[in-house]
Amino acid sequence: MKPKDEGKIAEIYAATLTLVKEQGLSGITMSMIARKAGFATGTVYIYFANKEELIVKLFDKCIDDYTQHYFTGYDPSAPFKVAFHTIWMNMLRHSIERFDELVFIEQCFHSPFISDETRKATKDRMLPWRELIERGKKEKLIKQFDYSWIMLFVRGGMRDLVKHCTYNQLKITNEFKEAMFEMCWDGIKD
Amino acid sequence: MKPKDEGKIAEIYAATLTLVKEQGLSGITMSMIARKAGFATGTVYIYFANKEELIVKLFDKCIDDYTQHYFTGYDPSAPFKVAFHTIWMNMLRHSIERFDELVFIEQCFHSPFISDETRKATKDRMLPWRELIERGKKEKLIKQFDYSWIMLFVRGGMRDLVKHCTYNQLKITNEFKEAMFEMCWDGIKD
DNA sequence: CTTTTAACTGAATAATTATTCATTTATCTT
DNA sequence: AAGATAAATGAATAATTATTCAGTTAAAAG
Repeated sequence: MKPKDEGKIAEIYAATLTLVKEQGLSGITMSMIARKAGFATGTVYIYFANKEELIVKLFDKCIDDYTQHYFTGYDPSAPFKVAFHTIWMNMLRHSIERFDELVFIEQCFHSPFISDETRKATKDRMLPWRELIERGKKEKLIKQFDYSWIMLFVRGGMRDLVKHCTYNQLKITNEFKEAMFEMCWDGIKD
Repeated sequence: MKPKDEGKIAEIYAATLTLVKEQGLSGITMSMIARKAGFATGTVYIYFANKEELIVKLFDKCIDDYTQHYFTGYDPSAPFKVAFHTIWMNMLRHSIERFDELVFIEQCFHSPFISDETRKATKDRMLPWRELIERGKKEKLIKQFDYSWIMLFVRGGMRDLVKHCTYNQLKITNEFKEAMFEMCWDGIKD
Protein backbone atom coordinates (compact mmCIF):
# COMPACT_ATOMS: atom_id res chain seq x y z
CA MET A 1 0.00 0.00 0.00
CA LYS A 2 1.18 3.43 -0.87
CA PRO A 3 0.93 5.80 2.10
CA LYS A 4 -0.53 9.29 1.89
CA ASP A 5 2.14 11.85 1.49
CA GLU A 6 1.15 14.31 4.17
CA GLY A 7 3.68 16.75 2.79
CA LYS A 8 1.28 17.22 -0.10
CA ILE A 9 -1.13 19.03 2.16
CA ALA A 10 1.52 21.63 2.78
CA GLU A 11 2.15 21.90 -0.94
CA ILE A 12 -1.54 22.37 -1.64
CA TYR A 13 -1.71 25.05 1.03
CA ALA A 14 1.34 26.81 -0.34
CA ALA A 15 -0.03 26.76 -3.88
CA THR A 16 -3.38 28.09 -2.71
CA LEU A 17 -1.81 30.92 -0.73
CA THR A 18 0.37 31.96 -3.64
CA LEU A 19 -2.56 31.96 -6.04
CA VAL A 20 -4.82 33.88 -3.70
CA LYS A 21 -2.13 36.48 -3.17
CA GLU A 22 -1.77 36.86 -6.94
CA GLN A 23 -5.38 36.51 -8.07
CA GLY A 24 -7.61 36.81 -5.06
CA LEU A 25 -10.02 34.22 -3.80
CA SER A 26 -12.33 34.87 -6.74
CA GLY A 27 -9.60 34.06 -9.22
CA ILE A 28 -8.62 30.55 -8.23
CA THR A 29 -9.83 27.12 -9.33
CA MET A 30 -9.09 23.64 -8.09
CA SER A 31 -7.18 22.78 -11.23
CA MET A 32 -5.06 25.91 -10.87
CA ILE A 33 -4.20 24.88 -7.35
CA ALA A 34 -3.31 21.34 -8.42
CA ARG A 35 -1.20 22.54 -11.33
CA LYS A 36 0.64 25.06 -9.16
CA ALA A 37 1.31 22.40 -6.54
CA GLY A 38 2.55 20.10 -9.26
CA PHE A 39 0.06 17.27 -9.46
CA ALA A 40 -3.24 16.19 -10.94
CA THR A 41 -6.56 17.77 -10.07
CA GLY A 42 -7.92 14.55 -8.62
CA THR A 43 -5.09 14.34 -6.11
CA VAL A 44 -6.36 17.39 -4.30
CA TYR A 45 -9.58 15.49 -3.65
CA ILE A 46 -7.69 12.74 -1.83
CA TYR A 47 -6.66 15.26 0.79
CA PHE A 48 -9.73 17.49 0.81
CA ALA A 49 -13.36 16.56 0.22
CA ASN A 50 -13.99 19.72 -1.76
CA LYS A 51 -12.95 23.28 -2.32
CA GLU A 52 -14.75 24.61 0.71
CA GLU A 53 -13.03 22.17 3.04
CA LEU A 54 -9.67 23.15 1.61
CA ILE A 55 -10.32 26.83 2.14
CA VAL A 56 -11.71 26.41 5.64
CA LYS A 57 -8.89 24.15 6.78
CA LEU A 58 -6.29 26.46 5.37
CA PHE A 59 -8.01 29.36 7.08
CA ASP A 60 -7.88 27.56 10.42
CA LYS A 61 -4.24 26.74 9.88
CA CYS A 62 -3.46 30.39 9.16
CA ILE A 63 -5.23 31.51 12.29
CA ASP A 64 -3.37 28.92 14.36
CA ASP A 65 -0.22 30.08 12.78
CA TYR A 66 -0.54 33.68 13.73
CA THR A 67 -1.77 33.16 17.26
CA GLN A 68 1.24 30.92 17.80
CA HIS A 69 3.68 33.45 16.39
CA TYR A 70 2.23 36.45 18.14
CA PHE A 71 2.99 35.29 21.64
CA THR A 72 6.36 33.61 21.29
CA GLY A 73 8.85 35.10 23.70
CA TYR A 74 6.10 37.07 25.38
CA ASP A 75 6.72 37.45 29.09
CA PRO A 76 3.60 38.78 30.83
CA SER A 77 5.68 39.83 33.81
CA ALA A 78 7.90 42.14 31.77
CA PRO A 79 7.33 45.93 31.96
CA PHE A 80 4.38 46.93 29.84
CA LYS A 81 6.21 48.67 27.04
CA VAL A 82 8.66 45.79 26.72
CA ALA A 83 5.87 43.22 26.54
CA PHE A 84 3.95 45.37 24.08
CA HIS A 85 7.04 45.75 21.95
CA THR A 86 7.59 41.99 21.89
CA ILE A 87 4.11 41.20 20.67
CA TRP A 88 4.08 44.11 18.28
CA MET A 89 7.32 42.94 16.69
CA ASN A 90 6.02 39.38 16.52
CA MET A 91 2.98 40.65 14.67
CA LEU A 92 5.10 42.61 12.28
CA ARG A 93 7.48 39.74 11.61
CA HIS A 94 4.58 37.42 11.03
CA SER A 95 2.93 39.88 8.64
CA ILE A 96 6.11 40.13 6.64
CA GLU A 97 7.12 36.48 6.61
CA ARG A 98 3.62 35.13 6.11
CA PHE A 99 2.32 37.87 3.92
CA ASP A 100 0.31 35.50 1.78
CA GLU A 101 -1.47 34.18 4.86
CA LEU A 102 -2.34 37.74 5.82
CA VAL A 103 -3.91 38.34 2.42
CA PHE A 104 -5.68 34.99 2.48
CA ILE A 105 -7.26 35.63 5.87
CA GLU A 106 -8.40 39.06 4.76
CA GLN A 107 -10.00 37.65 1.62
CA CYS A 108 -11.66 34.84 3.54
CA PHE A 109 -13.32 37.23 5.93
CA HIS A 110 -15.36 38.56 3.03
CA SER A 111 -16.24 35.25 1.46
CA PRO A 112 -19.01 32.68 1.64
CA PHE A 113 -16.55 30.12 2.99
CA ILE A 114 -16.13 31.52 6.47
CA SER A 115 -19.09 31.54 8.83
CA ASP A 116 -19.87 34.26 11.33
CA GLU A 117 -19.08 31.92 14.20
CA THR A 118 -15.63 31.25 12.79
CA ARG A 119 -15.09 34.96 12.38
CA LYS A 120 -15.96 35.56 16.01
CA ALA A 121 -13.99 32.59 17.33
CA THR A 122 -10.94 34.06 15.65
CA LYS A 123 -11.04 37.07 17.90
CA ASP A 124 -11.06 35.04 21.09
CA ARG A 125 -7.62 33.74 20.26
CA MET A 126 -6.17 37.15 20.95
CA LEU A 127 -6.95 37.03 24.66
CA PRO A 128 -3.36 37.49 25.95
CA TRP A 129 -3.03 40.56 23.79
CA ARG A 130 -6.26 41.91 25.14
CA GLU A 131 -5.16 41.33 28.70
CA LEU A 132 -1.92 43.14 28.06
CA ILE A 133 -3.74 46.16 26.64
CA GLU A 134 -6.06 46.27 29.65
CA ARG A 135 -3.02 46.20 31.89
CA GLY A 136 -1.48 49.12 29.99
CA LYS A 137 -4.67 51.07 30.53
CA LYS A 138 -4.70 50.26 34.23
CA GLU A 139 -1.09 51.39 34.56
CA LYS A 140 -2.07 54.61 32.78
CA LEU A 141 0.59 54.07 30.17
CA ILE A 142 -1.79 54.08 27.24
CA LYS A 143 -4.99 55.92 26.39
CA GLN A 144 -8.24 54.81 28.01
CA PHE A 145 -9.80 53.59 24.80
CA ASP A 146 -11.65 50.39 24.21
CA TYR A 147 -9.37 47.41 23.68
CA SER A 148 -10.67 46.86 20.15
CA TRP A 149 -9.75 50.37 19.08
CA ILE A 150 -6.18 50.01 20.23
CA MET A 151 -5.92 46.61 18.64
CA LEU A 152 -7.40 47.69 15.30
CA PHE A 153 -5.53 50.95 15.17
CA VAL A 154 -2.24 49.15 15.67
CA ARG A 155 -2.88 46.22 13.36
CA GLY A 156 -4.56 48.20 10.60
CA GLY A 157 -1.69 50.58 10.14
CA MET A 158 0.81 47.76 10.31
CA ARG A 159 -1.02 45.67 7.73
CA ASP A 160 -1.21 48.46 5.17
CA LEU A 161 2.44 49.31 5.66
CA VAL A 162 3.49 45.70 5.13
CA LYS A 163 1.27 45.44 2.06
CA HIS A 164 2.85 48.51 0.57
CA CYS A 165 6.37 47.31 1.23
CA THR A 166 5.67 43.86 -0.14
CA TYR A 167 4.05 45.05 -3.33
CA ASN A 168 6.79 47.57 -3.94
CA GLN A 169 9.53 45.17 -2.94
CA LEU A 170 10.85 47.53 -0.30
CA LYS A 171 13.15 45.92 2.19
CA ILE A 172 11.95 46.39 5.76
CA THR A 173 15.01 47.20 7.82
CA ASN A 174 15.26 47.19 11.57
CA GLU A 175 15.30 50.97 11.69
CA PHE A 176 12.15 50.90 9.62
CA LYS A 177 10.52 48.53 12.06
CA GLU A 178 11.44 50.61 15.07
CA ALA A 179 10.20 53.76 13.36
CA MET A 180 6.92 52.05 12.63
CA PHE A 181 6.71 50.95 16.22
CA GLU A 182 7.32 54.50 17.35
CA MET A 183 4.33 55.73 15.33
CA CYS A 184 2.08 53.12 16.87
CA TRP A 185 3.34 53.71 20.36
CA ASP A 186 3.03 57.49 20.16
CA GLY A 187 -0.51 57.01 18.90
CA ILE A 188 -1.69 54.98 21.84
CA LYS A 189 0.48 56.22 24.71
CA ASP A 190 -1.19 58.37 27.35
CA MET B 1 -38.29 53.83 -28.93
CA LYS B 2 -37.85 53.01 -25.31
CA PRO B 3 -34.98 54.95 -23.76
CA LYS B 4 -32.34 53.40 -21.54
CA ASP B 5 -33.04 54.00 -17.91
CA GLU B 6 -29.68 55.23 -16.76
CA GLY B 7 -30.86 54.97 -13.20
CA LYS B 8 -30.54 51.24 -13.62
CA ILE B 9 -26.79 51.53 -13.70
CA ALA B 10 -26.88 52.96 -10.22
CA GLU B 11 -29.14 50.12 -9.12
CA ILE B 12 -26.79 47.54 -10.58
CA TYR B 13 -23.88 49.20 -8.82
CA ALA B 14 -25.74 49.31 -5.52
CA ALA B 15 -26.72 45.65 -5.78
CA THR B 16 -23.16 44.66 -6.61
CA LEU B 17 -21.72 46.59 -3.69
CA THR B 18 -24.17 45.11 -1.25
CA LEU B 19 -23.48 41.59 -2.45
CA VAL B 20 -19.72 42.02 -2.38
CA LYS B 21 -19.93 43.38 1.14
CA GLU B 22 -21.97 40.35 2.18
CA GLN B 23 -20.31 37.60 0.14
CA GLY B 24 -17.06 38.90 -1.23
CA LEU B 25 -16.11 39.17 -4.85
CA SER B 26 -15.77 35.41 -5.10
CA GLY B 27 -19.33 34.91 -3.96
CA ILE B 28 -21.28 36.86 -6.51
CA THR B 29 -22.85 35.94 -9.87
CA MET B 30 -24.48 38.00 -12.57
CA SER B 31 -27.88 36.53 -11.81
CA MET B 32 -27.49 37.36 -8.12
CA ILE B 33 -26.71 40.93 -9.05
CA ALA B 34 -29.72 41.14 -11.36
CA ARG B 35 -32.06 39.59 -8.81
CA LYS B 36 -30.82 41.89 -6.05
CA ALA B 37 -31.26 44.92 -8.31
CA GLY B 38 -34.75 43.71 -9.16
CA PHE B 39 -34.64 42.76 -12.83
CA ALA B 40 -33.76 39.99 -15.24
CA THR B 41 -30.26 38.71 -15.82
CA GLY B 42 -30.26 39.82 -19.45
CA THR B 43 -30.93 43.41 -18.49
CA VAL B 44 -27.53 43.72 -16.88
CA TYR B 45 -26.02 42.94 -20.28
CA ILE B 46 -27.76 45.94 -21.84
CA TYR B 47 -25.75 48.21 -19.59
CA PHE B 48 -22.52 46.22 -19.35
CA ALA B 49 -20.87 44.03 -21.96
CA ASN B 50 -19.87 41.46 -19.36
CA LYS B 51 -19.02 40.89 -15.74
CA GLU B 52 -15.52 42.26 -16.02
CA GLU B 53 -16.72 45.56 -17.50
CA LEU B 54 -19.22 45.91 -14.69
CA ILE B 55 -16.58 45.34 -12.03
CA VAL B 56 -14.02 47.63 -13.64
CA LYS B 57 -16.49 50.48 -14.19
CA LEU B 58 -17.78 50.21 -10.67
CA PHE B 59 -14.22 50.21 -9.39
CA ASP B 60 -13.48 53.41 -11.33
CA LYS B 61 -16.62 54.98 -9.99
CA CYS B 62 -15.65 54.12 -6.44
CA ILE B 63 -12.21 55.60 -6.90
CA ASP B 64 -13.70 58.79 -8.35
CA ASP B 65 -16.05 58.88 -5.48
CA TYR B 66 -13.47 58.83 -2.78
CA THR B 67 -11.06 61.25 -4.37
CA GLN B 68 -13.95 63.66 -4.71
CA HIS B 69 -15.01 63.29 -1.10
CA TYR B 70 -11.56 63.43 0.39
CA PHE B 71 -10.82 66.96 -0.66
CA THR B 72 -14.13 68.74 -0.24
CA GLY B 73 -13.76 71.78 1.99
CA TYR B 74 -9.99 71.38 1.95
CA ASP B 75 -8.25 74.74 2.07
CA PRO B 76 -4.54 74.32 1.27
CA SER B 77 -3.83 77.70 2.84
CA ALA B 78 -5.21 76.72 6.23
CA PRO B 79 -2.79 75.87 9.06
CA PHE B 80 -1.40 72.39 8.64
CA LYS B 81 -3.24 70.67 11.44
CA VAL B 82 -6.53 72.21 10.38
CA ALA B 83 -6.07 71.09 6.78
CA PHE B 84 -4.98 67.65 7.91
CA HIS B 85 -7.99 67.37 10.17
CA THR B 86 -10.32 68.32 7.31
CA ILE B 87 -9.05 65.63 4.99
CA TRP B 88 -8.79 63.06 7.74
CA MET B 89 -12.42 63.65 8.72
CA ASN B 90 -13.47 63.49 5.07
CA MET B 91 -11.75 60.13 4.78
CA LEU B 92 -13.42 58.88 7.89
CA ARG B 93 -16.85 60.09 6.84
CA HIS B 94 -16.42 58.52 3.44
CA SER B 95 -15.30 55.22 4.97
CA ILE B 96 -18.37 55.15 7.15
CA GLU B 97 -20.94 56.33 4.64
CA ARG B 98 -19.56 54.34 1.73
CA PHE B 99 -18.43 51.34 3.64
CA ASP B 100 -19.44 48.95 0.90
CA GLU B 101 -17.29 50.85 -1.59
CA LEU B 102 -14.36 50.53 0.78
CA VAL B 103 -14.79 46.78 0.93
CA PHE B 104 -15.30 46.53 -2.80
CA ILE B 105 -12.11 48.42 -3.60
CA GLU B 106 -10.16 46.28 -1.18
CA GLN B 107 -11.49 43.09 -2.76
CA CYS B 108 -10.80 44.36 -6.27
CA PHE B 109 -7.18 45.05 -5.48
CA HIS B 110 -6.67 41.32 -5.03
CA SER B 111 -8.63 40.16 -8.04
CA PRO B 112 -8.00 39.35 -11.68
CA PHE B 113 -10.25 42.23 -12.71
CA ILE B 114 -7.97 45.10 -11.82
CA SER B 115 -4.73 45.56 -13.72
CA ASP B 116 -1.47 46.72 -12.22
CA GLU B 117 -1.70 49.97 -14.17
CA THR B 118 -5.10 50.71 -12.68
CA ARG B 119 -3.75 49.93 -9.25
CA LYS B 120 -0.96 52.40 -9.71
CA ALA B 121 -3.09 55.11 -11.33
CA THR B 122 -5.28 55.00 -8.26
CA LYS B 123 -2.46 56.26 -6.11
CA ASP B 124 -1.81 59.30 -8.27
CA ARG B 125 -5.24 60.63 -7.41
CA MET B 126 -4.07 61.33 -3.89
CA LEU B 127 -1.64 64.07 -4.92
CA PRO B 128 -3.14 66.92 -2.81
CA TRP B 129 -2.92 64.71 0.25
CA ARG B 130 0.66 63.91 -0.56
CA GLU B 131 1.53 67.56 -0.94
CA LEU B 132 -0.07 68.35 2.38
CA ILE B 133 1.96 65.65 4.14
CA GLU B 134 5.16 66.97 2.57
CA ARG B 135 4.28 70.44 3.81
CA GLY B 136 3.74 69.10 7.32
CA LYS B 137 7.17 67.52 7.20
CA LYS B 138 8.73 70.75 5.98
CA GLU B 139 7.07 72.69 8.78
CA LYS B 140 8.46 70.08 11.23
CA LEU B 141 5.00 69.38 12.55
CA ILE B 142 5.05 65.71 11.70
CA LYS B 143 7.71 63.00 11.67
CA GLN B 144 10.19 62.89 8.80
CA PHE B 145 8.89 59.63 7.41
CA ASP B 146 8.18 58.75 3.82
CA TYR B 147 4.84 60.04 2.61
CA SER B 148 3.54 56.52 1.97
CA TRP B 149 4.18 55.46 5.52
CA ILE B 150 2.20 58.32 6.98
CA MET B 151 -0.58 57.76 4.51
CA LEU B 152 -0.80 54.02 5.07
CA PHE B 153 -0.45 54.26 8.81
CA VAL B 154 -3.31 56.72 8.98
CA ARG B 155 -5.63 54.97 6.53
CA GLY B 156 -4.93 51.44 7.68
CA GLY B 157 -5.88 52.08 11.25
CA MET B 158 -8.93 54.04 10.20
CA ARG B 159 -10.15 51.33 7.86
CA ASP B 160 -9.95 48.57 10.44
CA LEU B 161 -11.70 50.71 13.01
CA VAL B 162 -14.53 51.48 10.62
CA LYS B 163 -14.82 47.83 9.67
CA HIS B 164 -15.07 46.83 13.28
CA CYS B 165 -17.73 49.43 14.05
CA THR B 166 -19.74 48.56 10.98
CA TYR B 167 -19.73 44.84 11.57
CA ASN B 168 -20.62 45.26 15.21
CA GLN B 169 -23.16 47.98 14.52
CA LEU B 170 -21.44 50.43 16.83
CA LYS B 171 -22.47 54.00 16.33
CA ILE B 172 -19.54 56.26 15.59
CA THR B 173 -20.09 59.42 17.60
CA ASN B 174 -18.26 62.68 17.19
CA GLU B 175 -16.28 62.11 20.35
CA PHE B 176 -15.30 58.74 18.93
CA LYS B 177 -14.14 60.40 15.73
CA GLU B 178 -12.08 63.00 17.54
CA ALA B 179 -10.54 60.36 19.77
CA MET B 180 -9.60 58.37 16.70
CA PHE B 181 -8.12 61.47 15.16
CA GLU B 182 -6.09 62.06 18.29
CA MET B 183 -4.53 58.61 18.02
CA CYS B 184 -3.55 59.21 14.43
CA TRP B 185 -2.24 62.66 15.10
CA ASP B 186 -0.19 61.63 18.13
CA GLY B 187 1.27 58.85 16.03
CA ILE B 188 2.59 61.08 13.28
CA LYS B 189 3.28 64.38 15.06
CA ASP B 190 6.90 65.32 15.60
C1' DC C 1 9.22 -11.47 -6.09
C1' DT C 2 4.29 -11.33 -5.82
C1' DT C 3 0.34 -9.54 -3.92
C1' DT C 4 -2.27 -6.03 -2.03
C1' DT C 5 -3.73 -1.67 -1.24
C1' DA C 6 -4.29 2.96 -1.70
C1' DA C 7 -2.32 7.01 -3.90
C1' DC C 8 -2.21 9.20 -8.21
C1' DT C 9 -3.70 10.50 -12.87
C1' DG C 10 -6.39 13.15 -16.10
C1' DA C 11 -10.14 12.58 -19.07
C1' DA C 12 -15.17 12.32 -18.43
C1' DT C 13 -19.21 14.07 -16.09
C1' DA C 14 -21.85 17.15 -13.23
C1' DA C 15 -22.73 21.52 -11.53
C1' DT C 16 -22.50 26.15 -11.76
C1' DT C 17 -22.27 30.46 -13.97
C1' DA C 18 -21.78 33.68 -17.92
C1' DT C 19 -23.83 35.08 -21.90
C1' DT C 20 -27.13 35.11 -25.70
C1' DC C 21 -31.42 35.60 -28.05
C1' DA C 22 -36.30 35.05 -29.50
C1' DT C 23 -40.11 37.15 -27.60
C1' DT C 24 -42.64 40.63 -25.10
C1' DT C 25 -43.23 45.29 -23.42
C1' DA C 26 -42.76 50.22 -23.03
C1' DT C 27 -41.88 54.59 -24.89
C1' DC C 28 -41.17 57.77 -28.56
C1' DT C 29 -42.40 59.64 -33.18
C1' DT C 30 -45.48 60.87 -36.66
C1' DA D 1 -53.70 55.67 -32.57
C1' DA D 2 -50.35 52.98 -35.16
C1' DG D 3 -45.73 52.06 -36.24
C1' DA D 4 -40.98 51.89 -35.04
C1' DT D 5 -37.44 51.04 -32.08
C1' DA D 6 -34.93 49.62 -28.33
C1' DA D 7 -35.33 48.01 -23.49
C1' DA D 8 -36.62 44.16 -20.71
C1' DT D 9 -37.40 39.28 -19.93
C1' DG D 10 -35.95 34.71 -18.72
C1' DA D 11 -35.34 30.36 -20.72
C1' DA D 12 -31.80 28.29 -23.68
C1' DT D 13 -26.96 27.80 -24.72
C1' DA D 14 -22.05 28.25 -24.00
C1' DA D 15 -18.28 28.40 -21.06
C1' DT D 16 -16.14 27.50 -17.05
C1' DT D 17 -15.21 24.98 -13.01
C1' DA D 18 -15.96 21.35 -9.45
C1' DT D 19 -15.98 16.71 -8.78
C1' DT D 20 -15.75 11.82 -9.95
C1' DC D 21 -13.88 7.52 -11.48
C1' DA D 22 -11.73 3.80 -14.29
C1' DG D 23 -7.32 2.82 -15.10
C1' DT D 24 -2.26 3.14 -13.62
C1' DT D 25 1.54 3.33 -10.54
C1' DA D 26 4.15 2.97 -6.33
C1' DA D 27 4.99 1.53 -1.78
C1' DA D 28 4.48 -1.97 1.90
C1' DA D 29 3.74 -6.68 3.52
C1' DG D 30 4.44 -11.44 3.27
